[in-house]
Amino acid sequence: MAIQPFLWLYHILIDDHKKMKRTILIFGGIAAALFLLLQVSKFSLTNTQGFSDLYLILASILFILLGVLLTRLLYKKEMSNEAHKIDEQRLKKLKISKQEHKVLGLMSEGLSNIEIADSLFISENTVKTHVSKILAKLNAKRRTEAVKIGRDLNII
Amino acid sequence: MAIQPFLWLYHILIDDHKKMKRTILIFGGIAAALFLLLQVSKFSLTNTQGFSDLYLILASILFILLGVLLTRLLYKKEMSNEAHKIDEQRLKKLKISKQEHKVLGLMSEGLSNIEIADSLFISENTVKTHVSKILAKLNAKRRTEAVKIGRDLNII
DNA sequence: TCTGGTATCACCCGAAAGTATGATTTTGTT
DNA sequence: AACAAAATCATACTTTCGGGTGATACCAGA
Repeated sequence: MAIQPFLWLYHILIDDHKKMKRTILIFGGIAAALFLLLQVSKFSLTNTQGFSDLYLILASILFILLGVLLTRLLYKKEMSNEAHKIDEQRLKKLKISKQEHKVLGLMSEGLSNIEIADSLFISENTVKTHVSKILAKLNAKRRTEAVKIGRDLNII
Repeated sequence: MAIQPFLWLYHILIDDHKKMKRTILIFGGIAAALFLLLQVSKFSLTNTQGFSDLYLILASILFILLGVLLTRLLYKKEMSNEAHKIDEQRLKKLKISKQEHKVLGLMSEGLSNIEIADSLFISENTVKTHVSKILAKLNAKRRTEAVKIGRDLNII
C-alpha cells in the first residue's frame, strides 16, 4: 500500500505511448500551477491582499485537483496490477507445479478436461491427473470450488 | 469515470465510524494548508521573496499530497463498489430470474447441485433445472464456463 | 548413481453434472 | 379472474468429472 516513489514514474515513462498525452498534461499542469503560484506571490507584494488570496485559493484547488487526477491515473493501474498478479509464494507453499497451474487457469476459464488437454497438447487422462492433484492441494471437492479457492488465494 | 461531487461526501459522512479519524485528518489538513497558505501570502508583504516562495512550494506539495490521499481513500472504495455491484440491467436482458441468479451465485462459490439445493431448501432436480436454464441463457456448456461468463458480465 | 519431484498416460468405476420432457404449483400483472 | 412467467419436482438418459491404481519417462540435486 506504500507509495513507491519511482515505480510510477517508470511506468509513466516506459509504458505505452497512449498515456504520454496525459502524462504531459499532468506535468504541464503542475508546472503551470507552480508558476502561477510563484507569480501570485510576487504580485502580492504590490497588489491588494484580497486579490492575492483569491488566486492563492484557486491555485490550491488546482493543486488538489492535480493530486486527485494523478492518483486516479496511477492508483487504478496499481490496483489492477495488485489484483491481477498471482501469488507466487502461495503457489510454492501449496506445491502447485507449473503445469498444474496452467490447468487451474484453464479450468477457471470454464474449459472442460478435453479442451484443456487440447490446448496444452496432452491427453485427457493427464489433465485428469493434474486436476485431481490440484483438488487435493487446494483442499477442494470440485473444480468449481478449486477455481473459487484459487481466486481467493490470488493464484489465478 | 466522472467524479460525482457529493457522493463521496455522503460516503464519508454516513459510512462506518472507523473512517471518521481519517476524514477529520483530511479536512483538518486542508484547513491547515489553506491557513498556512494565507498566512504565507501575508508574510510575503513584509518578508523576503525567497522565504515566501519556499513556503509556497511546500504548501503546494502539501495540497498535492492531500489530493493524493483523498483520492486513494475514495477511489479505492469507488472501485471496489463498482467491481462488486451486479449488473441488474444485464440480468434483465438475459432474462435470468431471481432464483436462477441465486443458483448462479452459489455455483460460483463452488457448491455442488445438492449443496445448492440444501441451502435454498429445494430439491436437487429443481437445481438441475435452474442450472440448465442458466447454461442456456449464458450460452455456456458447463457450470464452470457459466461462472466465468457471469463474472465477465458482472452478474456475480 | 540414486532419489524425489514432475509430467505423462491408461483403465476402471462410481459420482456428479447436464439434457430432455412433462407436469404441477406459485406468483405477479393486467 | 385470467394469463404469463417463474418455480417447483420427477424420471430417464448421456456425458463429464473425479478417485484409485499403476506405469513409464525425464530431470535435477544429493
